[in-house]
Amino acid sequence: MNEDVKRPLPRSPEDRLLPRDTRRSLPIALLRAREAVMSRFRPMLAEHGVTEQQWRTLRILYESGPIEASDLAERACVLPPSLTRIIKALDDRGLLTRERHETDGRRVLVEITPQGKALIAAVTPESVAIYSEMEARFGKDQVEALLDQLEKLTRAL
Amino acid sequence: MNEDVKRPLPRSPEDRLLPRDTRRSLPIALLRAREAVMSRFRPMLAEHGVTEQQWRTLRILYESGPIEASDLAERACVLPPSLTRIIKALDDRGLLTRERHETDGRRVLVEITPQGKALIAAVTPESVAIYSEMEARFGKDQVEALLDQLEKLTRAL
DNA sequence: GCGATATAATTAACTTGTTAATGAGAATGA
DNA sequence: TCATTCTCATTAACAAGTTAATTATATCGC
Repeated sequence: MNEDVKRPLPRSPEDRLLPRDTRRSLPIALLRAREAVMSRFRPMLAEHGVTEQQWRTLRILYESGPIEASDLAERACVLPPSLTRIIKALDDRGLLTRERHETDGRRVLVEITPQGKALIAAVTPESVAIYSEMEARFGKDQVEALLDQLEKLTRAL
Repeated sequence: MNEDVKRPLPRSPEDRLLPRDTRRSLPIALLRAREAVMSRFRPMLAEHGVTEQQWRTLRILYESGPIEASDLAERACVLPPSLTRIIKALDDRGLLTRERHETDGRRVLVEITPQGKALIAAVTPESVAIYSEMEARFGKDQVEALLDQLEKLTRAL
């Protein structure tokens, strides 16, 4: 009867019947933060004719050297079907090469071309500028701390 | 000549010509973390026949009451074209209602239906369980701290 | 009131995300 | 050897992300 008096917090974590407040939801918070960050980069990338995912793919390719498609997908955070399409699009533009593995016919080896490197060289200064401006706003140490926390979370799950 | 000795870090932030290491990139780290989190929720949502975005939309609708489409898009982190499609899909399933604003014919008012609330009631226990398990793995206080940092970053940009 | 401008939602066109199914090649075991 | 099984990439089908254009309605200025 006076149950309410004894439990002034009707939505404690253990007996909640309602969903978590969307303002304190990890998936939504991560989405918002990502959108806040990417909205700075997207217009610039668009001017260079690459999507966000294509840019990720090229960067991984650039820093890894020749790499198998499955590894590339993993590192670029792109699903295999998407990567197939992205590779095709970038190959058509001459930004990468795609060839079969010598001994294992199932695998595909991908490598960035000089044109691909040139695109990276063209985009990088603007990208670095945007990143620096973000670090200035949010605090460089804050960014580093956040990166550490995100990495920890990713590994914990 | 001995410039190298005085600057042992060839890629300091100020004079970098190469892109940031993708392992320390905020956009990619946010993406990875989000994927790590969502991979836990997606299969469960799929069993209930809703996508991640539809679930976000319904939750906002549930906690906001009748709301204009533009506000809904903002709060659910969904772009207007996507929201149009989502509203149509959920309307077809009777999970929400969609009607024109009384005085402003441009606006659209959306409201959750009892069936929509029933779906929320059905999904919520599983959702809460998954969230709790994540908090247990990562640490509840760590989650809270991360949420705070993400919110700060979002507002700072 | 009327034309110009602004805003909300939608549509269009394309890329990507997502899951399931398919195809092709490799590895395994009888 | 050959059938089974497994793995990697691709295709298929549909939902959603993204930008630009379009439509419909409001608002503003004259």
